[in-house]
Amino acid sequence: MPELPEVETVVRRIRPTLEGRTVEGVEVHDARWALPLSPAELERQLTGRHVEGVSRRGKYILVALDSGKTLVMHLRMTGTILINPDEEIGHERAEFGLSDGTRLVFNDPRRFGTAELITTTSLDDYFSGRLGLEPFDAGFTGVHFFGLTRGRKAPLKSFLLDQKLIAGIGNIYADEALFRARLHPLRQPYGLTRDQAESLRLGAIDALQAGIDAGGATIDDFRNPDGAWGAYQSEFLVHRREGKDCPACGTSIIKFKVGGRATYCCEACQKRPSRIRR
DNA sequence: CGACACTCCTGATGGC
DNA sequence: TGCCATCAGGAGTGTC
Repeated sequence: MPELPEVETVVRRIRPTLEGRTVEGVEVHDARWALPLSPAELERQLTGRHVEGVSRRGKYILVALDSGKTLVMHLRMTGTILINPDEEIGHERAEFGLSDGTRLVFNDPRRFGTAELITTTSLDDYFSGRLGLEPFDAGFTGVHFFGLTRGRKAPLKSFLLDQKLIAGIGNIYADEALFRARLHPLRQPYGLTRDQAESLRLGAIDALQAGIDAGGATIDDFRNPDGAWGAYQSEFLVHRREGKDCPACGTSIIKFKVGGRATYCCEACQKRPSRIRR
């Protein structure tokens, strides 16, 4: 599941491949991928364009073009971007041919991935309603994060997953951040002390950084653009480790659902709240 | 505005 | 062995 570390891994790899090159040919195989544009219209707007920069906001991949527009792509659940894949993978939604002969493929079995063309100067508007600060932003301070928790009663797990509040955390890193902070996923944000909020802020930053350092996590589909797996899944402390020993205390890790999402924690280290206030 | 259910989609998995 | 139900979940939308 691509989250911030996985998307960062993709961006770091495709940046030197794309920046400074020209898109010579584009084929959109899946009309859904290009919506609201038709495949032909998206192909027309990309073909011949020079790539000025590749970056990331939250889990979105941004490819800035010399036309004044930016291709904004999202991998959602199962999307991958592959550079010169050795073989056909079977779920190619779009492919790009670059001026140096490189072939870039957007592969996505479940077809949740998207691409949009946004006017570069209006990107801030585009994201302002969708994304909060991300944990690596300079403004993501203890004061800022504690402020986010005030008045919020949805479970901490759901709070961390809300991209409008914090950009980049998904199901894996939410579980990992909560364990690092020793906070139960069902705790409510408004009930955290300043110290607890700070532990959670640092836990999120540390978990995301560890994910980036490991080249992301591969659970089902994620590959880096060279087709290699990430390594972070082997470093998970609690996520997807139901029945296994807590790395801190040895208690068996449990699994349950929070807001419809599979959630893993150690209830010895992460004390379940005794009461939930509405 | 916050909280939450629902929707999109398809491959993997488990039970019988 | 085959079939069917269930699960996986990021983000947008709709409802109360």
